[in-house]
Amino acid sequence: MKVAELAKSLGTTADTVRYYTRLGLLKPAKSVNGYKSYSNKEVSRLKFILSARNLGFSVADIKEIINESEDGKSACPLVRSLIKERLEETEKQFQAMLALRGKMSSALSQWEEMEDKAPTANMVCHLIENFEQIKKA
Amino acid sequence: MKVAELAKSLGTTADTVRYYTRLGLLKPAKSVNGYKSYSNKEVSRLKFILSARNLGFSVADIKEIINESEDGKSACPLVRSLIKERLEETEKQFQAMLALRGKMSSALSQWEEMEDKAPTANMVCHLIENFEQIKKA
DNA sequence: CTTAGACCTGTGTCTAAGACACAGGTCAAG
DNA sequence: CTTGACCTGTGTCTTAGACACAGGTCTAAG
Repeated sequence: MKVAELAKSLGTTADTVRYYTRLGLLKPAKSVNGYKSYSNKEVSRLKFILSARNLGFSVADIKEIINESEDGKSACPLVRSLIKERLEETEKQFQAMLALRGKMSSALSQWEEMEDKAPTANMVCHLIENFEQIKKA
Repeated sequence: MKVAELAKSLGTTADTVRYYTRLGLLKPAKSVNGYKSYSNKEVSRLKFILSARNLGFSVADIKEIINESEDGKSACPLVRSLIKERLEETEKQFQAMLALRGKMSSALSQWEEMEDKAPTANMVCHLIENFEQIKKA
Protein backbone atom coordinates (compact mmCIF):
# COMPACT_ATOMS: atom_id res chain seq x y z
CA MET A 1 0.00 0.00 0.00
CA LYS A 2 1.26 3.43 -0.91
CA VAL A 3 0.91 6.53 1.20
CA ALA A 4 -2.03 8.01 -0.64
CA GLU A 5 -3.90 4.71 -0.70
CA LEU A 6 -3.59 4.25 3.02
CA ALA A 7 -4.63 7.82 3.62
CA LYS A 8 -7.69 7.64 1.44
CA SER A 9 -8.79 4.31 2.84
CA LEU A 10 -9.11 5.89 6.27
CA GLY A 11 -10.29 9.31 5.19
CA THR A 12 -7.18 11.28 5.98
CA THR A 13 -4.44 12.95 3.95
CA ALA A 14 -1.14 11.68 2.64
CA ASP A 15 0.60 14.45 4.55
CA THR A 16 -0.85 13.21 7.80
CA VAL A 17 0.35 9.69 7.09
CA ARG A 18 3.78 10.99 6.24
CA TYR A 19 3.85 13.01 9.42
CA TYR A 20 3.06 10.01 11.62
CA THR A 21 5.62 8.04 9.69
CA ARG A 22 8.26 10.67 10.26
CA LEU A 23 7.55 10.47 13.98
CA GLY A 24 7.94 6.72 13.94
CA LEU A 25 4.33 5.90 14.73
CA LEU A 26 4.07 4.02 11.47
CA LYS A 27 6.91 1.89 10.19
CA PRO A 28 6.37 1.08 6.54
CA ALA A 29 8.69 -1.21 4.63
CA LYS A 30 10.70 0.21 1.76
CA SER A 31 9.33 -0.78 -1.58
CA VAL A 32 11.70 -1.56 -4.45
CA ASN A 33 11.12 1.82 -6.02
CA GLY A 34 11.89 3.63 -2.77
CA TYR A 35 8.27 4.30 -1.96
CA LYS A 36 7.02 3.48 1.52
CA SER A 37 4.93 0.36 1.64
CA TYR A 38 2.28 0.00 4.34
CA SER A 39 0.97 -3.35 5.52
CA ASN A 40 -2.33 -4.27 7.11
CA LYS A 41 -0.80 -3.83 10.52
CA GLU A 42 -0.12 -0.22 9.61
CA VAL A 43 -3.73 0.20 8.66
CA SER A 44 -5.02 -0.76 12.07
CA ARG A 45 -2.27 1.23 13.68
CA LEU A 46 -3.32 4.33 11.79
CA LYS A 47 -6.93 3.65 12.62
CA PHE A 48 -5.96 3.64 16.28
CA ILE A 49 -4.06 6.90 15.94
CA LEU A 50 -6.95 8.63 14.26
CA SER A 51 -9.38 7.45 16.92
CA ALA A 52 -7.12 8.70 19.65
CA ARG A 53 -6.62 12.06 17.96
CA ASN A 54 -10.36 12.31 17.64
CA LEU A 55 -10.65 11.82 21.38
CA GLY A 56 -8.33 14.71 22.11
CA PHE A 57 -5.06 12.93 22.69
CA SER A 58 -1.99 14.69 21.39
CA VAL A 59 0.34 12.97 19.02
CA ALA A 60 2.92 12.85 21.79
CA ASP A 61 0.37 11.13 24.02
CA ILE A 62 -0.25 8.57 21.34
CA LYS A 63 3.42 7.92 20.95
CA GLU A 64 3.66 7.28 24.66
CA ILE A 65 0.65 4.97 24.59
CA ILE A 66 2.04 2.99 21.70
CA ASN A 67 5.41 2.66 23.39
CA GLU A 68 3.75 1.29 26.50
CA SER A 69 1.81 -1.25 24.52
CA GLU A 70 4.85 -2.27 22.54
CA ASP A 71 6.49 -3.19 25.81
CA GLY A 72 3.64 -5.64 26.23
CA LYS A 73 2.12 -3.65 29.08
CA SER A 74 -1.51 -2.61 29.25
CA ALA A 75 -1.79 1.02 28.23
CA CYS A 76 -5.16 1.43 29.93
CA PRO A 77 -3.96 3.12 33.14
CA LEU A 78 -1.88 5.56 31.12
CA VAL A 79 -4.79 6.23 28.82
CA ARG A 80 -7.11 7.03 31.70
CA SER A 81 -4.59 9.32 33.30
CA LEU A 82 -3.82 11.14 30.07
CA ILE A 83 -7.42 11.77 29.20
CA LYS A 84 -7.99 13.23 32.62
CA GLU A 85 -5.25 15.76 31.95
CA ARG A 86 -6.46 16.54 28.47
CA LEU A 87 -10.01 16.95 29.66
CA GLU A 88 -8.93 19.48 32.25
CA GLU A 89 -7.05 21.43 29.62
CA THR A 90 -10.00 21.28 27.30
CA GLU A 91 -12.25 22.54 30.05
CA LYS A 92 -9.95 25.50 30.65
CA GLN A 93 -9.78 26.35 26.98
CA PHE A 94 -13.49 25.94 26.72
CA GLN A 95 -14.11 28.44 29.48
CA ALA A 96 -11.64 30.82 27.89
CA MET A 97 -13.43 30.58 24.56
CA LEU A 98 -16.75 31.09 26.24
CA ALA A 99 -15.51 34.30 27.81
CA LEU A 100 -13.86 35.46 24.62
CA ARG A 101 -16.97 34.81 22.60
CA GLY A 102 -18.98 36.91 25.02
CA LYS A 103 -16.48 39.73 24.90
CA MET A 104 -16.34 39.70 21.13
CA SER A 105 -20.04 39.63 20.56
CA SER A 106 -20.52 42.38 23.12
CA ALA A 107 -17.91 44.47 21.30
CA LEU A 108 -19.47 43.81 17.95
CA SER A 109 -22.91 44.95 18.98
CA GLN A 110 -21.55 48.03 20.75
CA TRP A 111 -19.50 48.99 17.75
CA GLU A 112 -22.32 48.74 15.27
CA GLU A 113 -23.89 51.87 16.70
CA MET A 114 -20.70 53.83 17.19
CA GLU A 115 -19.35 56.28 14.68
CA ASP A 116 -16.07 56.07 12.83
CA LYS A 117 -13.25 58.23 14.02
CA ALA A 118 -9.97 59.15 12.45
CA PRO A 119 -6.83 58.06 14.30
CA THR A 120 -4.94 60.55 16.45
CA ALA A 121 -1.40 60.71 17.71
CA ASN A 122 -2.09 58.45 20.65
CA MET A 123 -5.18 56.56 19.52
CA VAL A 124 -5.25 53.97 16.78
CA CYS A 125 -8.92 53.04 16.99
CA HIS A 126 -11.30 54.38 19.58
CA LEU A 127 -13.56 51.35 19.23
CA ILE A 128 -10.89 49.10 20.62
CA GLU A 129 -9.22 51.54 22.91
CA ASN A 130 -12.43 52.62 24.62
CA PHE A 131 -14.01 49.20 24.83
CA GLU A 132 -14.95 47.99 28.24
CA GLN A 133 -17.12 45.06 28.71
CA ILE A 134 -20.42 45.73 30.35
CA LYS A 135 -20.54 43.79 33.56
CA LYS A 136 -23.41 41.48 34.06
CA ALA A 137 -26.00 42.92 36.45
CA MET B 1 12.65 52.76 28.49
CA LYS B 2 14.16 49.32 28.09
CA VAL B 3 12.36 46.23 26.92
CA ALA B 4 11.78 44.73 30.32
CA GLU B 5 10.58 48.01 31.80
CA LEU B 6 8.01 48.50 29.08
CA ALA B 7 6.85 44.92 29.42
CA LYS B 8 6.44 45.07 33.16
CA SER B 9 4.67 48.41 33.09
CA LEU B 10 1.88 46.85 31.03
CA GLY B 11 1.89 43.42 32.58
CA THR B 12 3.38 41.49 29.73
CA THR B 13 6.69 39.81 29.02
CA ALA B 14 9.88 41.09 27.44
CA ASP B 15 9.61 38.33 24.86
CA THR B 16 6.24 39.60 23.78
CA VAL B 17 7.56 43.12 23.39
CA ARG B 18 10.50 41.81 21.39
CA TYR B 19 8.16 39.83 19.20
CA TYR B 20 6.02 42.84 18.36
CA THR B 21 9.14 44.83 17.75
CA ARG B 22 10.48 42.19 15.39
CA LEU B 23 7.24 42.43 13.42
CA GLY B 24 7.54 46.17 13.20
CA LEU B 25 4.54 46.99 15.37
CA LEU B 26 6.79 48.84 17.74
CA LYS B 27 9.64 50.98 16.51
CA PRO B 28 12.02 51.77 19.35
CA ALA B 29 15.01 54.04 18.90
CA LYS B 30 18.47 52.61 19.28
CA SER B 31 20.05 53.57 22.54
CA VAL B 32 23.79 54.31 22.69
CA ASN B 33 24.57 50.91 24.13
CA GLY B 34 22.65 49.14 21.38
CA TYR B 35 19.63 48.47 23.56
CA LYS B 36 16.21 49.32 22.20
CA SER B 37 14.72 52.44 23.69
CA TYR B 38 10.94 52.81 23.88
CA SER B 39 9.18 56.15 24.11
CA ASN B 40 5.79 57.08 25.53
CA LYS B 41 4.26 56.67 22.11
CA GLU B 42 5.41 53.07 22.16
CA VAL B 43 3.71 52.61 25.50
CA SER B 44 0.30 53.58 24.19
CA ARG B 45 0.93 51.62 21.04
CA LEU B 46 1.64 48.50 23.05
CA LYS B 47 -1.39 49.17 25.20
CA PHE B 48 -3.47 49.20 22.04
CA ILE B 49 -1.96 45.95 20.80
CA LEU B 50 -2.64 44.19 24.08
CA SER B 51 -6.24 45.39 24.13
CA ALA B 52 -6.76 44.17 20.61
CA ARG B 53 -5.17 40.79 21.33
CA ASN B 54 -7.44 40.51 24.34
CA LEU B 55 -10.43 41.03 22.08
CA GLY B 56 -9.42 38.16 19.84
CA PHE B 57 -7.67 39.97 17.01
CA SER B 58 -4.66 38.21 15.57
CA VAL B 59 -1.34 39.94 15.43
CA ALA B 60 -1.68 40.08 11.66
CA ASP B 61 -5.05 41.80 12.09
CA ILE B 62 -3.47 44.33 14.37
CA LYS B 63 -0.73 45.02 11.89
CA GLU B 64 -3.34 45.68 9.24
CA ILE B 65 -5.28 47.97 11.56
CA ILE B 66 -2.21 49.94 12.46
CA ASN B 67 -1.22 50.30 8.83
CA GLU B 68 -4.65 51.67 8.01
CA SER B 69 -4.45 54.20 10.80
CA GLU B 70 -0.95 55.23 9.84
CA ASP B 71 -2.31 56.16 6.44
CA GLY B 72 -4.53 58.60 8.31
CA LYS B 73 -7.67 56.62 7.55
CA SER B 74 -10.21 55.56 10.12
CA ALA B 75 -9.63 51.92 10.98
CA CYS B 76 -13.15 51.50 12.37
CA PRO B 77 -14.74 49.84 9.33
CA LEU B 78 -11.85 47.40 9.10
CA VAL B 79 -12.07 46.69 12.79
CA ARG B 80 -15.78 45.90 12.60
CA SER B 81 -15.29 43.63 9.64
CA LEU B 82 -12.36 41.80 11.20
CA ILE B 83 -14.09 41.14 14.47
CA LYS B 84 -17.02 39.68 12.63
CA GLU B 85 -14.70 37.16 10.99
CA ARG B 86 -12.90 36.36 14.21
CA LEU B 87 -16.15 35.93 16.06
CA GLU B 88 -17.37 33.41 13.52
CA GLU B 89 -14.13 31.47 13.86
CA THR B 90 -14.37 31.59 17.60
CA GLU B 91 -17.90 30.31 17.45
CA LYS B 92 -16.81 27.38 15.34
CA GLN B 93 -13.96 26.53 17.65
CA PHE B 94 -16.24 26.91 20.59
CA GLN B 95 -18.69 24.40 19.19
CA ALA B 96 -15.84 22.04 18.40
CA MET B 97 -14.56 22.27 21.96
CA LEU B 98 -18.02 21.73 23.32
CA ALA B 99 -18.35 18.54 21.34
CA LEU B 100 -14.85 17.39 22.23
CA ARG B 101 -15.43 18.05 25.89
CA GLY B 102 -18.56 15.92 25.78
CA LYS B 103 -16.79 13.11 24.01
CA MET B 104 -13.90 13.16 26.44
CA SER B 105 -15.95 13.22 29.56
CA SER B 106 -18.13 10.46 28.22
CA ALA B 107 -15.03 8.40 27.49
CA LEU B 108 -13.58 9.07 30.91
CA SER B 109 -16.64 7.91 32.77
CA GLN B 110 -17.04 4.83 30.59
CA TRP B 111 -13.42 3.90 31.07
CA GLU B 112 -13.46 4.15 34.83
CA GLU B 113 -15.56 1.02 35.06
CA MET B 114 -13.79 -0.93 32.35
CA GLU B 115 -11.01 -3.37 33.03
CA ASP B 116 -7.43 -3.14 31.81
CA LYS B 117 -6.44 -5.31 28.94
CA ALA B 118 -3.07 -6.22 27.54
CA PRO B 119 -2.37 -5.18 23.97
CA THR B 120 -2.72 -7.66 21.15
CA ALA B 121 -1.27 -7.81 17.66
CA ASN B 122 -3.94 -5.59 16.20
CA MET B 123 -5.15 -3.68 19.26
CA VAL B 124 -3.18 -1.06 21.13
CA CYS B 125 -5.78 -0.14 23.72
CA HIS B 126 -9.30 -1.49 23.78
CA LEU B 127 -10.57 1.54 25.69
CA ILE B 128 -9.83 3.77 22.73
CA GLU B 129 -10.42 1.30 19.98
CA ASN B 130 -13.81 0.23 21.25
CA PHE B 131 -15.03 3.64 22.28
CA GLU B 132 -18.19 4.80 20.69
CA GLN B 133 -20.03 7.73 21.97
CA ILE B 134 -23.46 7.03 23.31
CA LYS B 135 -25.94 8.88 21.23
CA LYS B 136 -28.26 11.23 22.98
CA ALA B 137 -31.77 9.80 23.32
C1' DC C 1 10.54 1.46 -27.95
C1' DT C 2 9.61 6.08 -26.86
C1' DT C 3 7.40 9.87 -25.36
C1' DA C 4 3.99 12.62 -23.22
C1' DG C 5 1.27 13.62 -19.50
C1' DA C 6 -0.83 12.50 -15.15
C1' DC C 7 0.00 11.24 -10.87
C1' DC C 8 2.75 10.08 -7.15
C1' DT C 9 6.83 10.47 -3.89
C1' DG C 10 10.14 12.16 -0.16
C1' DT C 11 12.21 16.09 1.69
C1' DG C 12 12.31 20.62 3.25
C1' DT C 13 10.04 24.69 4.62
C1' DC C 14 6.04 27.32 6.68
C1' DT C 15 2.38 28.37 9.85
C1' DA C 16 0.87 31.60 15.36
C1' DA C 17 2.39 33.72 19.05
C1' DG C 18 5.35 33.92 21.64
C1' DA C 19 8.77 30.84 25.20
C1' DC C 20 13.25 29.50 25.97
C1' DA C 21 18.33 29.08 25.55
C1' DC C 22 22.48 31.31 25.30
C1' DA C 23 26.63 34.04 24.56
C1' DG C 24 27.79 38.28 25.57
C1' DG C 25 27.04 43.28 27.21
C1' DT C 26 25.96 46.63 31.20
C1' DC C 27 25.93 48.34 35.69
C1' DA C 28 26.39 49.03 40.62
C1' DA C 29 28.97 47.47 44.72
C1' DG C 30 33.23 46.39 46.63
C1' DC D 1 39.41 46.22 38.53
C1' DT D 2 36.52 42.55 39.41
C1' DT D 3 32.61 40.12 40.76
C1' DG D 4 27.98 39.01 40.24
C1' DA D 5 23.34 40.19 39.02
C1' DC D 6 20.70 41.50 35.55
C1' DC D 7 19.81 42.69 31.02
C1' DT D 8 20.08 42.32 25.82
C1' DG D 9 19.49 40.63 20.88
C1' DT D 10 19.43 36.69 18.12
C1' DG D 11 18.33 32.15 17.00
C1' DT D 12 15.86 28.05 17.79
C1' DC D 13 11.66 25.40 19.43
C1' DT D 14 6.84 24.42 20.02
C1' DT D 15 1.66 21.67 17.26
C1' DA D 16 -0.02 19.03 13.76
C1' DG D 17 0.16 18.92 9.73
C1' DA D 18 -0.18 21.91 4.90
C1' DC D 19 2.24 23.28 1.05
C1' DA D 20 5.94 23.68 -2.46
C1' DC D 21 8.86 21.42 -5.41
C1' DA D 22 12.14 18.67 -8.02
C1' DG D 23 12.12 14.44 -9.56
C1' DG D 24 10.44 9.41 -10.02
C1' DT D 25 6.66 6.11 -11.77
C1' DC D 26 3.13 4.52 -14.56
C1' DT D 27 -0.15 4.22 -18.25
C1' DA D 28 -1.61 5.20 -22.97
C1' DA D 29 -0.57 6.73 -27.46
C1' DG D 30 2.49 6.87 -31.32
